[in-house]
Amino acid sequence: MAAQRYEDSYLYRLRHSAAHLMAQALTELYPGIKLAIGPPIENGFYYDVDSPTPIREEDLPKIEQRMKELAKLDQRILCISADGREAARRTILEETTLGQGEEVAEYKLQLLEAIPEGESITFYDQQRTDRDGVKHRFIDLCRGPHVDSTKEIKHVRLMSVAGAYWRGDVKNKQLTRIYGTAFETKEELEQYLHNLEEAKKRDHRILGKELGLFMFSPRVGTGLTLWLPKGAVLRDTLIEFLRTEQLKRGYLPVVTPHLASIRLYEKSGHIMTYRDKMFPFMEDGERETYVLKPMNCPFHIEIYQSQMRSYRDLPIRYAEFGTVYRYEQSGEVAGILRARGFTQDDAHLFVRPDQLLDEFIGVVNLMKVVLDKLGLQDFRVRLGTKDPASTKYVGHDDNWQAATQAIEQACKSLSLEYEVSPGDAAFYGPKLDLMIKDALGREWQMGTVQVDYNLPERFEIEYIGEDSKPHRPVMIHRAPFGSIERMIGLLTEQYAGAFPFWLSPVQVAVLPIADRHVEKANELLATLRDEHHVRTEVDDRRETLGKKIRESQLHKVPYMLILGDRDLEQGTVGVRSREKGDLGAMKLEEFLALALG
RNA sequence: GCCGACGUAGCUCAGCGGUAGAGCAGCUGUUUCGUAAACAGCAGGUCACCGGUUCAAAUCCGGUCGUCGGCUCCA
Repeated sequence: MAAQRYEDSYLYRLRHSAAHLMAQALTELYPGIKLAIGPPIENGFYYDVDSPTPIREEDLPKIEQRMKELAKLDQRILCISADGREAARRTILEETTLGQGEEVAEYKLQLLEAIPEGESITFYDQQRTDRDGVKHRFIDLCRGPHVDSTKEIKHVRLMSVAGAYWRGDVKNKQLTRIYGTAFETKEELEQYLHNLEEAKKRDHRILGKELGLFMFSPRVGTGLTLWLPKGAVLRDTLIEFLRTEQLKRGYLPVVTPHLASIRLYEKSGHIMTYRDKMFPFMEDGERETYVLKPMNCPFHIEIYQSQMRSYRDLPIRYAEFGTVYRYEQSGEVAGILRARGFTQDDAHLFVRPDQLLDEFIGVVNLMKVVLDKLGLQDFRVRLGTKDPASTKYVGHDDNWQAATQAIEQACKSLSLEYEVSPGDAAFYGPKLDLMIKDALGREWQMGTVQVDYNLPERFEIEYIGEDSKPHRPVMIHRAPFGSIERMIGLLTEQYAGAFPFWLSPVQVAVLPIADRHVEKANELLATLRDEHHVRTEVDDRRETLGKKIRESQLHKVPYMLILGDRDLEQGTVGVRSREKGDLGAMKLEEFLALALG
């Protein structure tokens, strides 16, 4: 039996009704408030309003209180069909806005206009006169459905306020969005709030600090990461893994500078399309303007173009762990998940049109290997296609079609499930993205594969075909991680800092019990490090064993090797696993077999 | 960038008009210890920064910077 869709569930209706209830409370508390929209969302609901007086977070308990009072009145929620557009308009002016005038009905009237001709128009009506004889009434233009009575809404919590643009367009007025959540039972609400607290502990920014992975400094700048020793090891480990996989697949390493003349990006077209995302330009007297690179592609094209290419040379796959700089808006920066400087595990494949499908399949295969190795299972694949209504795209329609078909075919042959998302293509071509959620449930774009007919055109790159005539190659842009930073952020949250053995910055902590065991501990470290390439640390502080264990445990070190008199006598080590605790004394060889497999 | 919240010792936080406090970390000494925090003492802060109100500001108000939750945007 298929699970019920959230959209069809009672909880969804409950939250929708909670949004209406909040709107009712707001109209009573803030006369003149203009209502916009208030839908249920994944973890709750919101309502967008335009309030004459600012609504702040400290006002939320007061609003929540009013909601509870209104809920208890047992207002029946009824669906009313409007008898035509004009009648609907009158209902909005007279009922929804309580006759406060057309001005207050502004957004609702716009919503009414947006309802297609011929579609039924419905309102939801809730009203009741309380014990003091005060009449409460709220009627909202709404498709529904709702629960039957406001008294069903018992366990609500208003969470936060935020700004949100009317109809999601920056050019429009910014409204106040109030977020809330509602559950059927008190226990579920409490559980949800508790889970939120727990999720915060998995936040990569907190763990990054606790585990000594990375830091930021206001003196360095917003969104510019300082990698600490342990984080740098993690980075290097990830890079080394992918570098090896890429070498197996015929990728060629290249290295390009962080800066380039602005002329490179004029040629690529990025100055036109990407300028507001670039750091301020650098003027070199009157001779040259330099820019910090926001992407690696044009550099790789320059390398491709440095010599004549034959059809026999293709495909050419240039790979680079390239650090790019993008001037993200201050409010968008989010630890290492969204930084202003980040390193892409980038590569550009120059392929003949007849090679496109195979090469695309090769890339998706590599991505599967990467996901598998990293233990990431909870992801969504998104095929970003052209939005037919938009004009931001470049290139011929037949190229777009060919590219989109190649991606779809590749997915089919790999039996990869994906969702088509119109409008999520790059401006130069369709793309396949890997979407993964963070601890707080926000979805991030990770790995990506993109087909590009545009840059080859702009740079007029060619190869000589079998027919001795020049032909235009197709480019594939791809990054299996997306960026090292984002991937480490996500992995940190997925594993709650307890990385698998191969990724752990410190794999083994050697814990001598007393001073007289330190010498042996250092010998053990040398053996593990030099002969077995295990990242090892010795905790030689004069602290109790209990304390050393506690700290290694908090630092999520996979294995602790304890050395005391007994071990020195018997030639063993006391093994403790991060997950399983004390495993007892064993020979070093036994431990190595256990840890290294 | 916009809306809202928050910035107190290295870290986590208390104090919220009468002039700065705890735990952990650090330092010194004692303890040499077998599976998640030994004990004692010491030291550590122009309460993010700038300005205002007040007899008096960490506390109230304004601005700047930074961080966080959203919006828009994105790897």
